[in-house]
Amino acid sequence: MLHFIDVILPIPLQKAFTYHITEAEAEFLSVGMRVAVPFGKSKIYTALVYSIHQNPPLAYDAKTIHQIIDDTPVIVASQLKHWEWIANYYMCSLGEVMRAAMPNAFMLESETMISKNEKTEILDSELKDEEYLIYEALSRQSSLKIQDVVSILDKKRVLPIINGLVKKGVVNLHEEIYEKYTPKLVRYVKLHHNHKSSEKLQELLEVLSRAPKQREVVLTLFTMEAALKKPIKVAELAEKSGASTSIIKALIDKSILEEYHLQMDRVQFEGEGDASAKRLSEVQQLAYDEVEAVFQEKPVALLYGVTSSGKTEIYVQLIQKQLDLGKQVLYLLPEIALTTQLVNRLQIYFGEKVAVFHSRYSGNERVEVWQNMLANSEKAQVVIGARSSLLLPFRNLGLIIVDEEHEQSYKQFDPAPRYHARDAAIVLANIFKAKTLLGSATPSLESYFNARQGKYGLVELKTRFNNVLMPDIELVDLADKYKRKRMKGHFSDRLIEEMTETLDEGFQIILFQNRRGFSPIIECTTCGTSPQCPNCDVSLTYHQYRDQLRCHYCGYNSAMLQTCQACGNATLDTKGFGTEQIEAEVKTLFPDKKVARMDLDTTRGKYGFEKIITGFEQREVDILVGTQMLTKGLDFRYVKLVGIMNADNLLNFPDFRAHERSYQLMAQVSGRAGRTDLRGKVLIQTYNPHHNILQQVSTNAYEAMFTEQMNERHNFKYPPIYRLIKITFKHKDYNRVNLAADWYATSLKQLFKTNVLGPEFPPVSRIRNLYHKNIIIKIPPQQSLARTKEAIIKIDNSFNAVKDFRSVRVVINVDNY
DNA sequence: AGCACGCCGACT
DNA sequence: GTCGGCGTGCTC
Ligand SMILES: [Zn+2]
Ligand SMILES: [Zn+2]
Repeated sequence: MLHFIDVILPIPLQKAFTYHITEAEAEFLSVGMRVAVPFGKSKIYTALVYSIHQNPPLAYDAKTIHQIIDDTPVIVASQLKHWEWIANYYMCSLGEVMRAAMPNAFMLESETMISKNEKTEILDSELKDEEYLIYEALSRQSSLKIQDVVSILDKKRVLPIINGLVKKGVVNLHEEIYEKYTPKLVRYVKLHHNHKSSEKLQELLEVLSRAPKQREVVLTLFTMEAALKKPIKVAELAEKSGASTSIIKALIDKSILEEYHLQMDRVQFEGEGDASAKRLSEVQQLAYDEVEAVFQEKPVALLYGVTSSGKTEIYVQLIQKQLDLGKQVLYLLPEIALTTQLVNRLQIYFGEKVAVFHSRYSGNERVEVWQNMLANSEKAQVVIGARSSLLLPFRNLGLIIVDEEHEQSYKQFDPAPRYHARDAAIVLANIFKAKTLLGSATPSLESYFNARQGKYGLVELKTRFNNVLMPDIELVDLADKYKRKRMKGHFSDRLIEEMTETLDEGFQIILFQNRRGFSPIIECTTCGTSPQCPNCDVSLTYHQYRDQLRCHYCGYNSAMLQTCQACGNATLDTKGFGTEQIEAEVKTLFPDKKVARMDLDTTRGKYGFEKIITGFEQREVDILVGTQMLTKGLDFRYVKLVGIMNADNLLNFPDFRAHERSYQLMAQVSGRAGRTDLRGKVLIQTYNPHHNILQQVSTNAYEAMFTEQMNERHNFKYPPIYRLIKITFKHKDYNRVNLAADWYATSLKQLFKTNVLGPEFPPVSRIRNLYHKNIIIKIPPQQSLARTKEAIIKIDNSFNAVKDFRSVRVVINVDNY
């Protein structure tokens, strides 16, 4: 009997790949283990066993696997089921989901290594110059990578030369697989066993009386050992005793101290966790009870709680309840909201049980979380994570909390899988028969709609915690202010008045400037041209901090130009105003106040964002100027004033969700203002003070906004009434994109008629030298989504059968909002 | 997606 | 001639 396995490879191909295995291997292997398999000409990839069977492939001979990597599976069945749902629903390959899910360190890849063939005797004269260079390099170094040869020879096509050497028997090639995950060893110290008894210790201290620093270290270690009764890290000792590591090293060298290593989890938290979580207020308790009641009947609850209503405390109680039941909880947050402050806060409650998972984590840290989860370790009972933590190996999930449920960053755009974490979370919870709690101060229309339809339970929390007052929101008519010359730069007199007052009272200010459309571009005042990106169809934006012009789409940058490239005049001027300009204006208006800016430029570093937030919380900054990132801060208790510099760009953004988003954004930003004894103030500058959304924001009329927007969605066939699938075509040849997109659209229209929109060029029609064109498919409520996708796949297959179209990249994005 | 292979323009 | 760019096709 022949044995085979089908494996998942981390590539965007729908096909299953079948490999031959021996009977013994078949016995040993189980689904979810990793195997190293040869793939393509020579490469070895890590694959995941998907199924084990005895059906030989008919059209080809299956290769044999290279080796088995695990002795137990690294994924679990429920997880695979969830991955399959994602691959199926979002129309991508299982391999792509796997690639997004697995830590890189799990996915070993081979590298071709060149080594000397010791068996053959080589005469230098037999070798050509380049061959000799390689040969000579190998006498200094036991093996070379292909890339090494490229740099040694300083040319790109090295394969023919290497192959020549292999033929001559000078070198051998082999594939090297390396384990990327190396357990980290931590240095510990203890008193050398010679000095363990107290008499010996006394002696030792006498001896060291003339080396006070060293004596201090020994004493500190002694007290630490006595007090903590656990291994002492070198780092801890150094810190406690105030001694440098060189002093400790000296002691180790003298055999007074003994050093040893223990393998440690990189990810670990101190502290026990405080079982007695804070008591809920009456209102919170009520909401908590309601959530529990909803969960009796429905799998999903939407907790609609205004900003600062204390949702987190309710979450904590819900998490505690699951832990008491012995179940895991996943707490999902937008990446940017996953700050150390929040993690610390949860650790206070749940201590070691908290595991954190996000993209800023290194590969090794991810592996540790993964392995803890596989083992269903105590350390992974509460998982706090961003989008990708949904793909982890949960064992016994009881509850998923999706905080800030309305956040668009829950939707992944590039690369595939283009999944929406909120929706995928609900599916994951269902697999475990667990519950999902969606939380937001400004629910997305689709979630609120689902709640209204009775699909989700709705729990409302309408008062702010400790009765913090809702801020007073004032709309400032920019047209009027300009007309009456009441503007200083981009600041209206009202804004300046309020700012002055707030600063005089010693409170803080947040100024919000939407990034979209406000990046400053350069324009020639003589001829009107503005420098364009050579690779994309956009104007370059000016970045003051490096005096550079940059492209937001491809990262192209050049030094700031002094003269216009078109007419040669030195009449280049910046147009539009970004956060940098606002910051500069604030500095002129309030020269003695401290201003900070938070945008993509200033939050670049690993903890850039947190640094700014912390600085602001500690009141080192009076005025913070920023983009939408600002909606994610935690507790800004000294903020009294929030200014929205220009609401119109938000509202006019060409997207069917622009109005909903504007409402959410402004409501969230406004939520930063005010505290217990102080009513916050929000000023919104706009040319359209009568715009419905602005009226709704200023009166907190979420319901009215919902009703009105839902009407629009009905009328214009948009989600949540209709569903959307966007198909994007990319190619560097303009005509080919047109032809391909037209062909595709024609095929689609035969089936879906007028529910196919486009093809149309997006606002930025060329990115990284590729032309883009979009088709939108609107799917009516009664039309089967699965059937629609099947039809698309069919069309896609025939599309790919056309030779001229094959080179056109097709990106299918399900629920592209 | 990678990655080979092969065709063709462009330099030493 | 040789080098490297890019288009095409395949991966069990
Ligand atoms: Zn000009
Ligand atoms: Zn660009």
